[in-house]
Amino acid sequence: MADTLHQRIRSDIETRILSGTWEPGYRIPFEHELMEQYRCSRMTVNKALSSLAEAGLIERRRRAGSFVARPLAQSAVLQIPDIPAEITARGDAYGYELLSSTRRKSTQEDRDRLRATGNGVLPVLDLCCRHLARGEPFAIEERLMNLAIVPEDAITAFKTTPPGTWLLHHVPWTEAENRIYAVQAGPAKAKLLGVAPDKACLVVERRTWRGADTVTFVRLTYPGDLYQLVAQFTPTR
Amino acid sequence: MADTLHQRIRSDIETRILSGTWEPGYRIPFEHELMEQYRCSRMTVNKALSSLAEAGLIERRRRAGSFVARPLAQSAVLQIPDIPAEITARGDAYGYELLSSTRRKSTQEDRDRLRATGNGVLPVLDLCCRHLARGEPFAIEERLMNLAIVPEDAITAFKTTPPGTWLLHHVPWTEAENRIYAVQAGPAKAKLLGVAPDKACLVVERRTWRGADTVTFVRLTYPGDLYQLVAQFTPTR
DNA sequence: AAGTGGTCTAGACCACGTT
DNA sequence: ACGTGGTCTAGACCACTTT
Repeated sequence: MADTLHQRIRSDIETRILSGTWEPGYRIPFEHELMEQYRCSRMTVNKALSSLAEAGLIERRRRAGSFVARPLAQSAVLQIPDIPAEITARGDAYGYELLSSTRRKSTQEDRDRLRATGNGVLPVLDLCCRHLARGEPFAIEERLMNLAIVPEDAITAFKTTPPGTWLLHHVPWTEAENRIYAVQAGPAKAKLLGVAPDKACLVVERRTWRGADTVTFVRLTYPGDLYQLVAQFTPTR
Repeated sequence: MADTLHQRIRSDIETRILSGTWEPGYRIPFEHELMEQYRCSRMTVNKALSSLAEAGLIERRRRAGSFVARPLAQSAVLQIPDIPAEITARGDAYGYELLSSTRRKSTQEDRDRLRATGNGVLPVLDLCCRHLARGEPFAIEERLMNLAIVPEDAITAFKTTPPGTWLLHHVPWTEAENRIYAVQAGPAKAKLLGVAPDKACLVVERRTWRGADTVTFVRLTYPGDLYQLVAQFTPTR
């Protein structure tokens, strides 16, 4: 999996974190323990751990040790928006309505949407909800979740907590893809959003992965004048 | 500027690259030269250079040395789209039309748009152009460029080369902000794009900086069904 | 063939936070 | 006070690439 020692140490630890074997908060072995385990010098262990810390997978505290990082809502927000946080941040009251929720074995269409690679029939949760700001419709959320990753007892939480928020705080992810385009609302969404059917809407479709597994697919539809997507970035990295 | 030695070495080099003192392709001093210069061990120099290489600012080649990386159009494309490249990549003929081009001293409104921090009256170029795919309108581009950064003799190039493409290949940038929303086309843009006035359009507004100076502001308007913005990303970083 | 960067060692001292 | 991680040293061997 890696041709140098510090890469192997790094990937060994990374695997255990991403698989969930070592959960957020877990104290990973001290540098001197890893030195013994891999029979190498401290610099080599240190290089592996520093790299994991730079990537945000672990947190290092002097005298205390190194710990698997908790998925930081704050940092994730930079790229995966947390709708309730955004609305309350600008001083508006936030509201949430679960419109429908269905648990089923995935159809082929579901697996296509999730870009699921394996050919197993995984259980999925298909739900639809509405976000409100100041009591007015703000966005429609259509979501498909992989129940092989999301624990089933989370489902009850979605009656009162938006699934996106729950996921951000509970499920670490390694990769995501946003697909953004504009459409006219159309009759169904127009009714749910309280706008004219020819209203221009911004649509954000997002897939999120943890390692090789898709965690969720979500389509968010916003009335065009209520929401702007802002991304600040730097070259390369 | 930094409290550890390897951070200071890194930031010294980074400064020279971003200021343009060391241009793309410049061979930076060998590790053993930096060892002498900073009177430190090779590990320390190596840590600084490895970090710069990871960040994509330099390229390291055995036996040859370390070089300031060229602004890779390919990597920039991931986040700042190059419209001609995208259109030809999907096999369509690309067309470009310059609709208007005005050189002037910046008004207050121009400086607001550019988010210009200094209070000097900088010269700007205000232009509008149209991108075509298969001979059909694909996007309208409205752009404001800072002529304190963009050399004036580039202006003639814009008669035949889209300004975005020219900028990507000639002006390195350090930061950018995308602002994305949806609007109905409206009468003027509808005519230029050849769509109905109530057509949903995707708008991408982008500001680009080099250090403290804004390089350009651009607003791109796409018919909603012709274009999707796709962004792949990972957490933290 | 020579010289570069990549990796690794076996030590060291220090800052800092937990105890 | 103690033990952790942060940093640094002065070596070493190797792979690779250019000459």
